[in-house]
Amino acid sequence: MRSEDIAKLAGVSRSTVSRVINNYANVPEATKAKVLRIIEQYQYEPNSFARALAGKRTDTIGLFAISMNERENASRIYQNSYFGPIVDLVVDTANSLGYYVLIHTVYSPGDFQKIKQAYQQKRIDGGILVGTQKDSELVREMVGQEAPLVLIDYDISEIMAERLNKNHLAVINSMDYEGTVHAIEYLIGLGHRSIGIMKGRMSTFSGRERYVAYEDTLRKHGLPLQEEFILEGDFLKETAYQEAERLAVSGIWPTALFCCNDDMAISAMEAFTAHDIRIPDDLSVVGFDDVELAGRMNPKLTSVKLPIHEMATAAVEKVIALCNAEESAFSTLSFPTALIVRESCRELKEHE
Amino acid sequence: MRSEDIAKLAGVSRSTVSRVINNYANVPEATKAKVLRIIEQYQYEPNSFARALAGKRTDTIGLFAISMNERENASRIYQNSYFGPIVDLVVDTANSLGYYVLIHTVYSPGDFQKIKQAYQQKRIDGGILVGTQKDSELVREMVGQEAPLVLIDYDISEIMAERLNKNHLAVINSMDYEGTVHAIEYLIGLGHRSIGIMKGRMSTFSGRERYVAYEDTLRKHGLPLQEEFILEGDFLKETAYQEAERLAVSGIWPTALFCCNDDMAISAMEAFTAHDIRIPDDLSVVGFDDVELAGRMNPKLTSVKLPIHEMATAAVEKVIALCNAEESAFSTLSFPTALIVRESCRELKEHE
DNA sequence: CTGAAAGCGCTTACAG
DNA sequence: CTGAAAGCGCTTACAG
Repeated sequence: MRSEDIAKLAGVSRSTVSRVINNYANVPEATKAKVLRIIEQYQYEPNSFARALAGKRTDTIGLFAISMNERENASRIYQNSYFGPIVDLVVDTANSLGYYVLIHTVYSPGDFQKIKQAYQQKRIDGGILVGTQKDSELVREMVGQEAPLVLIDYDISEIMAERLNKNHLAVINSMDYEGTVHAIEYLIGLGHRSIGIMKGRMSTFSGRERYVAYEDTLRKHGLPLQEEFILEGDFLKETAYQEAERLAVSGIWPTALFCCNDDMAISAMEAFTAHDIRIPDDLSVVGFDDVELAGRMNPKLTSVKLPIHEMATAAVEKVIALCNAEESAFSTLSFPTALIVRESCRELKEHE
Repeated sequence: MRSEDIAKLAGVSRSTVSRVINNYANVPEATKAKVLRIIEQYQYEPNSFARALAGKRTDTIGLFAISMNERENASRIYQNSYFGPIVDLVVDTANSLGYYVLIHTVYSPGDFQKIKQAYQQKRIDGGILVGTQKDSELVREMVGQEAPLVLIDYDISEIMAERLNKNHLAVINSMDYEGTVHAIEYLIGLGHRSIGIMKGRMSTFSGRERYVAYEDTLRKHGLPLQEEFILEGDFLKETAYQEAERLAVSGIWPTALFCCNDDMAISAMEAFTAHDIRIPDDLSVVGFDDVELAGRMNPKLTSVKLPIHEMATAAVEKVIALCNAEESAFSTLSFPTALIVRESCRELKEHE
């Protein structure tokens, strides 16, 4: 069934059929109704490729999850508590707005090609980029393509430094700096003076923000930065486990440990527990993200909640707005975090 | 940059360019190399829509997650521990095989349209259907379309009953019956005689299988089916919580409860704990699926592991084989489950 | 208000 | 081995 067939059946031309499908103004109600009836009756659907080829939208957005460091694992984004929800949320939001979503994960530099191809082959109207390793070069290239693009978790200053037209670009962030300050000051308020950190991946905007906020806050409160309590977790479960174990074995540790994401916090707690370091009695732990597991484990993890729902929703709305040229200015949105206090931190007594 | 441009640059015709892109046999190496060099140099990518329109593959598969009962929630598949991993695994597998994946969730009968459209508009080469409510009518309709289709968790006998050509169809299941028998017999082996069940959604193949296996096994071992210990959890967390709470309040409960998925098992445990019923001291619990949380909670949940990784991978491989017409017979694959014993069940003493 | 025609960028018989 | 041409199914100026 092609538009030609519908045209014949309705006694009009293909042009008219196309006009009613695309809801043009200058079609009389009667003609419109007639055509619509036939379309309905035969359950006709215009071929999306032909439409796209003739210059129409594809009604699909791309979602690209970049996870360069986790190549080895068989199931990869799957292993990460951060991507799963983002993917699901983006799909749900886009679908409910009438868009399909085309997904591709990238684990190696070569996979980047797939992103470019999706744009060049015109498979999508616009795209969303999440994940680590969104290096400037890639972004510059994408921005150069003039296709709608939304970046989640990206350093705005890096973009501002580029001399490009970025009217089809938007950036969505969470207020990680503030969230981290909040968490550290909460620990300080509980009486902690010796606070360590399990760092995230520093190639990431959020990884850097969280670390800098940690340093700033300690400094602001006149607390020392202790090299030996700065662990390199890289946002990864396994790495965090090893780092925590190393600390446990060393025999000395801080009274509190701020972890730059929950995956690492949870792994660290497992490592500590395995070495008979009790949480929160012997060590207080705070995480970041507030994944589902945080509220279900034992002890329940105190964590900074990432506004992941808002971020994913906003990302979808932004690309769509950009695709429809409803918006044409570079925009940036940052959503607030919230400290969710649970059971993994304890108050230090005066003399401790 | 179009194939025409490449042709000019290479000093050949569009036909030849097309032939080298599609790797036709009858192009001399020299010509091929020349064309390839230009393509490489200009980073040319053929327009995917034009190709598809001219009869080529789209190189994308559809993934449709059906979740009709969970309409209300803001973030829906997201809430379900089953879909997330499937989505991620399918995307990962398909991507690594060079396919894009187009995702759409369906929450209402109207959303079904989207699935049909994706096929009719030729957006995908083939598709995978997961989730509940895969009613015969839908399947009949899809099978009628002659497009490659893989069904995950579906009753084969229902398909066999249809008088359709199903050479573009495949079904992927897990051996839930055996898995359930295994779990129930494990409980019986621990000395349990009073075993309840938290049922899944009965509109689902796996929901029915697990329930039937439960009944059969009790019967086989001469144990009574106690109406009051048969709970309707519907595979949903909230429903399961309420049902468990109802049981707790009633004052009498079985010595063991088999839950048809982990989401329900975990919620039930929370409800019991809230009512001072200790797991496993006062009540043993077994789940199904073996989601990540199962091994991380306290006490750790004993559960039947769903071969979700194998299922997702097989589903992708099947659709692709079907798309490439490498396979043309109706096929069905069923993967084994495994009982993962942890801490949520205890042995009953002789006199209990 | 509406139809005939050109065009979107490919692929693939058809000739040669 | 390779080019000219038709065709895939739409949309959209262009005329009228």
